[in-house]
Amino acid sequence: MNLTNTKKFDHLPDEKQQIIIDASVAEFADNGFKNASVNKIVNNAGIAKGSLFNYFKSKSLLFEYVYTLALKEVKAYLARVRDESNQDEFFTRLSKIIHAGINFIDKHPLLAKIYFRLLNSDDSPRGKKIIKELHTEAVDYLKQFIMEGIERKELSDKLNISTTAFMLEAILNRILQTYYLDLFDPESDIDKENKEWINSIVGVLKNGLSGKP
Amino acid sequence: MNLTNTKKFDHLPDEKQQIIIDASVAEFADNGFKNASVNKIVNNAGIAKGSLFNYFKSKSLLFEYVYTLALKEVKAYLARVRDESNQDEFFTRLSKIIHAGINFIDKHPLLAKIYFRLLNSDDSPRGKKIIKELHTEAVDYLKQFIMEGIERKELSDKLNISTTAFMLEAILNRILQTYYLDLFDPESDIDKENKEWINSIVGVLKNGLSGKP
DNA sequence: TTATAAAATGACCGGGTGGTCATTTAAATA
DNA sequence: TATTTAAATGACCACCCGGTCATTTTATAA
Repeated sequence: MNLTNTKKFDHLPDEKQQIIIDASVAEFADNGFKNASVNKIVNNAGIAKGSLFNYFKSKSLLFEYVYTLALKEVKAYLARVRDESNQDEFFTRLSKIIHAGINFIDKHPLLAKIYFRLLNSDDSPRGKKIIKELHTEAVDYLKQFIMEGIERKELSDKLNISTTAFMLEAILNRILQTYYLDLFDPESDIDKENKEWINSIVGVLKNGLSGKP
Repeated sequence: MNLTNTKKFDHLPDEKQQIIIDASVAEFADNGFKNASVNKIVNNAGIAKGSLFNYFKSKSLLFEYVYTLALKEVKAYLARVRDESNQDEFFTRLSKIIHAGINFIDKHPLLAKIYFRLLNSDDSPRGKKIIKELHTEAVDYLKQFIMEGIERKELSDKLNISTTAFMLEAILNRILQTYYLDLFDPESDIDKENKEWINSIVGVLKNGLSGKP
């Protein structure tokens, strides 16, 4: 018994699937889960409400579907970036990962919107669980990254890996959130190539606040 | 012409005011702005709906009132902590500020809920504006703090103050959010005195990732 | 072409929403 | 106490919600 059975939806023509997904993403991005309107989704997708509830048994399951799809995309993208920058030095690599995140937001602003909404809103099914999942995934991703840095002696071997991953995650997340907020703020025109800003952050991370070296 | 005129409400007996505020805080904390129910607020406060709309012209203005009140409380508390620890060395002081934040969440869990909801949910009046305001306030608070550290030669004078404040804000915020999530997670029993954890973070901040000193 | 099965449809349902206002109750004034 | 003023009330409004299902349209099989 699979509650998230989407056999019906999977057999739809790809084009129609995409229209429905796009309408759902847009609506969830704009309004979160509870305030998203199924009526608006079906209107924008140009299908009948009955059809949508034939494909997905409930609004919750539709959200799960869209959310899972989006998460898969993000993870694949970030894993690729990490692997492709395999040869670079740690802090160069870190910088590349940050820029990759910014790049993803540029390409998928609506997915970013859903993500940041999810992060603290708690209005979606399994809300808190999802938040913890995301946090854990990101930290695990960074832990591996940090361990590689230590092995190559580019990072101090006295670092507490968990602590460091936690900090990196916090900062990365904040950078992306700031970029995201500016992106949707009509008053602000952002510097798409603000390498200076990011380099500055990476620099402080490298040498610490006391600046002994 | 003051749209947020609350003369009527202000002239209520303090006790009644508090009952209404408490009911509003609880409802907004549990459901965010849009999904909060005015009906539930008046039921829990034991007053008629007409009365509430007599005190506050709309749900939005009620929210503004509650939000402003809460923000004032947080700011006063944090300013007090910063000033009281005036004599301490920078990283001791930083640690104290973090613990003060945790302490505030313990004492005012519902206000914390509203705050973290606000932070990324965008479902409240002036949502995006409020988020930016909060971020700016926090960064300004930390900038002053960092500048004092530099003046006393406890921090490197080569630090970019904006960058450093940005990073500190990100980490502080993440620490508090993690604590907050654990607090409302029945499965997790948190270590209320996890000084080790916080000291570890402060240590990494102090010396940086490359660990040269 | 006709019979059968599958997919699409949208009117309809019970329920909740923020907000209003005529009416009742209480307080203040004379 | 009688009269005026202000505060409290809750039934009511128009609207929107997620979800259902009898009916119609389309695709498939005979």
